[in-house]
Amino acid sequence: MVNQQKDTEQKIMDAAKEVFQQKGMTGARMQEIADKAGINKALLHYYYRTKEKLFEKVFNIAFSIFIPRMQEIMLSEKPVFEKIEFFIESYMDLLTKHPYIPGFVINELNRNPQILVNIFEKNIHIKESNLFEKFDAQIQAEVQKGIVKPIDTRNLMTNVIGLIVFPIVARPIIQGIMFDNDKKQYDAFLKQRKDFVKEFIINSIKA
Amino acid sequence: MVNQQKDTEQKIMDAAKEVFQQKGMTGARMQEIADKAGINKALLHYYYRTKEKLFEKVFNIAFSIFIPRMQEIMLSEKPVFEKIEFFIESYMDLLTKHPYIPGFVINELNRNPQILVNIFEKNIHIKESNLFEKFDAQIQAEVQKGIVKPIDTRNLMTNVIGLIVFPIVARPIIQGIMFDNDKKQYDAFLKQRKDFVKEFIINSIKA
DNA sequence: AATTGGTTTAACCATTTGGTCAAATTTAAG
DNA sequence: CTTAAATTTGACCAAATGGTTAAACCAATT
Repeated sequence: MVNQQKDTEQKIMDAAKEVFQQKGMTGARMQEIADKAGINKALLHYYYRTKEKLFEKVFNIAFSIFIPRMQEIMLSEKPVFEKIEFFIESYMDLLTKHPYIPGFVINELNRNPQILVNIFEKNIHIKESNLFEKFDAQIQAEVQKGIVKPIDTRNLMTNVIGLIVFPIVARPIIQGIMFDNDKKQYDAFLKQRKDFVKEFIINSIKA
Repeated sequence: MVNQQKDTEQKIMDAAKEVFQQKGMTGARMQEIADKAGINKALLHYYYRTKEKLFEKVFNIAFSIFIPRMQEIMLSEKPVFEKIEFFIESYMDLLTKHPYIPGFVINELNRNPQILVNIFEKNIHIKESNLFEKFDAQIQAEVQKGIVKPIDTRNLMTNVIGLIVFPIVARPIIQGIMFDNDKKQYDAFLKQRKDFVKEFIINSIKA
């Protein structure tokens, strides 16, 4: 059955995602992935020859999840404030659905910064479109028009992304220290934070 | 010689720090730590019986580096704005000296959130002094006095810490995407960012 | 029914890895 | 100098781990 193949491959990917994102490349075990996918370990190597290759695929998919939305928002014709608000809203939702990915990406990128280069080589369009420079141009234009305070775009973007991502990757610490390790309370905190961050950012840059 | 012991133990700790912080608990190899310390692998186990125990010690030390300064600043008698500015200044400096620690801590805490509980058990004073509630009280007092905008302390602290830590833990990504992987440029960015973050935060909360 | 091609498995292998042990060496004390 | 205790080492071990292989299985084609 040609469908069985697709199915097995998908089961492997699902299992690999789970294990890799939770334990990292070095902590993951091929046997555990095989078990979780309900197959034999040899079958894993039949589909993805090495652990490295399997990991690379999982990493690429994880990383890719965050790219298209960014492009869509950044390249749209909205004014800066709207873009930022939409960006925050959109990515905080996305992270709620994929909370393990940022930590996973950050961690593995620290282990091996070279991966980024590989990704760029395989997805040239990401760098090609040069999102950053276009957004920077728009901001400086609105600064000229007196809508936005003079600001360095790199600092601003670091702030926006940081405020979104940090509470997710540092969840165990923040939840443990500031929320008595109460999961529900922290979920509520994250939900409530969406509007807070929007206001926080907009307030700080509006002229 | 009683001093040789101290020396060996220190050499082990230095080596262990380096390897664990760069490769994580699962990625680290006892052999590599021994090599880096210039000793036999068996000697490693003589001083720290298991990998787990050695790791725990390294983790505790790493985590502890960030606690005393926080207590000192938070419990001082300064007004909120000064505390925040001093906090940012102080921790950005500290992170420049120990850039690997935050990623290390975040990563290992995701792998095993239980570690935090153990640390609290061994360093009860951290929780006991209840920094958070005292700082919260001070802020609400200054809100009453009309110095600070009404604000949720947890959100504020998450922002402050996030803006400080994020550019460090996500360095490979940000540097790669926004700075053409130019190390010197990114170091300059971090240096310049200190005042930027201070202004950014203060601006957003002053009444 | 026989053949063919992809899929799946059980058994196996080589290497790595955390950990142990008995012997050797060094250090401090009597 | 002798002795006893602490320190250090080389050799070794059992388990875990990524990976391989040959055979079995299964669906579709002739």
